[in-house]
Amino acid sequence: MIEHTADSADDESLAETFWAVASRLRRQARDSLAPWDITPSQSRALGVLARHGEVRPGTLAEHLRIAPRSATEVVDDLQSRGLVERRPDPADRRATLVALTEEGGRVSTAIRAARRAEADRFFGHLNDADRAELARILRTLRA
Amino acid sequence: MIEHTADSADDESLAETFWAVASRLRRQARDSLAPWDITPSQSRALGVLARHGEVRPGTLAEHLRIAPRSATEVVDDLQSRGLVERRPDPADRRATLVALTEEGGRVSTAIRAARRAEADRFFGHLNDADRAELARILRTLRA
DNA sequence: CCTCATGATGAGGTAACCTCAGCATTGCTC
DNA sequence: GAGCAATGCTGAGGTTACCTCATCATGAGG
Repeated sequence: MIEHTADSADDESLAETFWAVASRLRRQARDSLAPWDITPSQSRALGVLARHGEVRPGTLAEHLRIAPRSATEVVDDLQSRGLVERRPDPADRRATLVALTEEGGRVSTAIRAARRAEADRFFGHLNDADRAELARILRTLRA
Repeated sequence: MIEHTADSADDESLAETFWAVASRLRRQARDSLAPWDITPSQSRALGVLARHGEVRPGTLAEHLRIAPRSATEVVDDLQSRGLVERRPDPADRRATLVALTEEGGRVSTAIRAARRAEADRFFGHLNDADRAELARILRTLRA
């Protein structure tokens, strides 16, 4: 038998506000990816490859938090676009290594820059102090 | 040829932190819905019905920001669970009105309470000042 | 070597969306 | 008040991004 306090109501609308912002940010991210006709998931995969170099599909799956089988599909898509290539893992003949092609590297870099510009535009409406506050508070919530 | 400033890098990680928080919040929301075996979309539909009373599928679609045809499906699912019912719109014989059943009302209320508790738990880690700051900054970003 | 574990992938499934076509009804225009 | 475009819903079927399970090759330990 808990009475709902005003605080609770505030929290609820806080969550709503949060999701409204998230939705705006997601839309902007999608738009900024549009020029390359790349899905968010593919873009994240490119990011992992850019940061880690060649990895096995299974490892990629872990980073993307999807099932290994699903990573195969993401790699298929990227490969058919010529952005990644598969090569045999010299250390284990069961395994495959996925690596960015030259084109994939270029696209990945371009997307990274677009992302940054997008974030600049989005969070740029805040002054430095607010941006720092937001970062601090969000880091608290992430834990 | 633009040099990336430290500010830009901060913005990028700000977006990342934001998404990390979003993902935690989403997971928590999903878990808090689990006892009712209700999808997020269905839960939002119940919310609309609780707030607006009986509405047409098309109106429901607008509130949920999905295609009218997709609202039909959400209503189908909720109806098969006995949470909503369809009745003819007395004002227009083409139209249908969707309304919560008694059971649907109970579930909707329970979900609302669970949501609130979830938000309490989630944002409760912040002190009052930080919560107010976060709300203020997010409202800025929502515009 | 024999067995069990591991890596990738084929086959097939699901959830939540979508578009397009079709049907009944409405309401505007003349 | 007849014609006809617009509106409201839904059947049929497609898409996307995931999933599980089965299969096959290879690896590693007893």
